[in-house]
Amino acid sequence: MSKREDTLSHLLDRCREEGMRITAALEKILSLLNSKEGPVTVKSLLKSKNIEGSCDPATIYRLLQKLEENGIIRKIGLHDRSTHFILNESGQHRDYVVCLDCGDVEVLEMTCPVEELENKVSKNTGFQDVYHELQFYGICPECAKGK
Amino acid sequence: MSKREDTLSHLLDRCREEGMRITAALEKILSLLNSKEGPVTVKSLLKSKNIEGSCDPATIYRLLQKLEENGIIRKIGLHDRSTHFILNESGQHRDYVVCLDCGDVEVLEMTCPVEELENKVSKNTGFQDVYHELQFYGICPECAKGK
DNA sequence: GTAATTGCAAATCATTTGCTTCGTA
DNA sequence: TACGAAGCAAATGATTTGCAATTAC
Repeated sequence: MSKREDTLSHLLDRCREEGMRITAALEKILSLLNSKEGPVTVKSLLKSKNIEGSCDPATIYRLLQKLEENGIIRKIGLHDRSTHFILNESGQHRDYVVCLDCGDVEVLEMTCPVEELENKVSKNTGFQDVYHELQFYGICPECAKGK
Repeated sequence: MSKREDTLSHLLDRCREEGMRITAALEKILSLLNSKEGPVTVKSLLKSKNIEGSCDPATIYRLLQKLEENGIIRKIGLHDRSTHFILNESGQHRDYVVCLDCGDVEVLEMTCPVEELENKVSKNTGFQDVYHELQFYGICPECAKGK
């Protein structure tokens, strides 16, 4: 069994534990999120080959909402018309660079310097269950070239 | 002249430099952004006393777009239905904590540890004009209490 | 005076909801 | 079989756009 398949079945287990039923639409969403390293937009989910035509958008939105409530995926706030989601794997925090021109998202291979600040923020503000999101924005080499 | 008025007239100067005409709607938007420490949602702009009734939403959206293109304001990606904007004052970088329950946004009083990473990211990825956005999310004390 | 900006109405796009039918547990 | 999930259609909300009237420079 490949690493990916393994993760997928583990994700399905987590859904089961949360009382969700395992349906075709759910498997498709998780499989797609699992196949990408970076965040995925709702739009690209809806347009993806496995989903478009076979699942209703309302179904996808409902599933994403439920997955988020159950802590299996996380919404992340990139500047785009369409919301982005990513698997919420503990200890797998990643940061991104986003091209303000074409919207391209790259995953950064670096140690995140902010993790240790979460406790500090929590202590200073009284907020609970604090996590963070860090994004870099700029113009990607392709777009810069095109100018 | 107060600090705030001073900043406002400076903002209007920047707009003039960018070739924008100084209209009532523009002044209202900048004045409101200037009066807040944290980010402002489009919704709250539209609902604000000075604007609602006297300016058309389309006008506000168009101005915000133009202000962003001209680098006078920045869009920031908090998780909410409505987009957030903030004045783009150089050297005035701020980070935030957002309550996932009520949406309350607090400005953090701390030195941001990420600024120095921007150059590194730029070097590693080839992206240009890199800046960053850092947000913390959690449950604010009020909401935690309400549970 | 003239080109940019506004207001209004209509169009678009993302997301949500109601309700009936379907399929997993 | 029963209850959660899916599909479909209609509602909502945010944002965009076309165009004629207005206004800053």
